[in-house]
Amino acid sequence: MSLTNQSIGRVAEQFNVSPYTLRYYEKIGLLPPVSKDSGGRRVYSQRDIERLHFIKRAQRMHFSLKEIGELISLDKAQLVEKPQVQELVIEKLNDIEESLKDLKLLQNELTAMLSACLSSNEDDQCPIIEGIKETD
Amino acid sequence: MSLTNQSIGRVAEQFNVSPYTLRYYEKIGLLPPVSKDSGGRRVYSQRDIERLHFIKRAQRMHFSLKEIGELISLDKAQLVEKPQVQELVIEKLNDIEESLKDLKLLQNELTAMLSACLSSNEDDQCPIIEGIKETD
DNA sequence: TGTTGACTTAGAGTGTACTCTAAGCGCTAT
DNA sequence: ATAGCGCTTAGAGTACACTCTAAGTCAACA
Repeated sequence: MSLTNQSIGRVAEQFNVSPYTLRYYEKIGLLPPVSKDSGGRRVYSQRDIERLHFIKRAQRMHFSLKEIGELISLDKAQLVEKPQVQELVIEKLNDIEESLKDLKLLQNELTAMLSACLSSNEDDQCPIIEGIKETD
Repeated sequence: MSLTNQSIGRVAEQFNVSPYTLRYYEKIGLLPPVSKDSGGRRVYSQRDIERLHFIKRAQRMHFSLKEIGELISLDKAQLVEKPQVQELVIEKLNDIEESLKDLKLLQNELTAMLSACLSSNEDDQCPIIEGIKETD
């Protein structure tokens, strides 16, 4: 169970980022200004922690920090903005589709080159380099 | 058939990059110093063009400019360095494998969220944002 | 002949996402 | 008490891959 009111160091550890990164997210407005204790130190609320979860999950989904910011403000605007969220996701799905096609092709090519290289005579030229030279 | 001895502008056009980029590749040593005509302008030889093809193909294979530089020097060293080339390619294949797994998962998640959003009532909260909030 | 337009250079600027530095403060452990 | 650690700030630095600026040269075309 996650404790609330944690220091920047603890939160950083929990999310596997550096305190620098947390301050940076705040600086660019991805996190709202985090409240401070009497000594001026950041104290992360449960809400802040949830926001961070959101950021990190969206980041794993290949959204840029800028896009994540957009998602957050669309979330705040709620109901009205569903079409915009959908658009963002559709774009992302198209990117993903393209990347998948791309990577699969590439995987085949590189695998072929690698096995050619592994089974080549010791004193032949490297079929991988030659492969990159010739691949269209 | 590709003409030899082309100006920077023509070459840039042919490779869909800017002249800036070509000078940049030269500056960082990815292209050897390109020869100049009497007026001091770059004239790209067939060798330069081939090198550029190599760079662009390797780039499409997700090699960074730094890695491409390594591949080129391994190519120059030829026979001896095959294992290093293989290592680079194996690393790249691992990266690709991971990206593929990642992207497929992501594709499923986003697709599910999107159809939930499309079939949701107009006045419900956006299931996509909610989905990102809750997805582990 | 004059004016485009493509080229030259060195060096600065861009965007993304951090990452670090310097100077300083305040709690805790020895 | 004093050393050390984690925190604070503003602002600078990093890596990648370009991208542009300013000031100037040169060849071709009207």
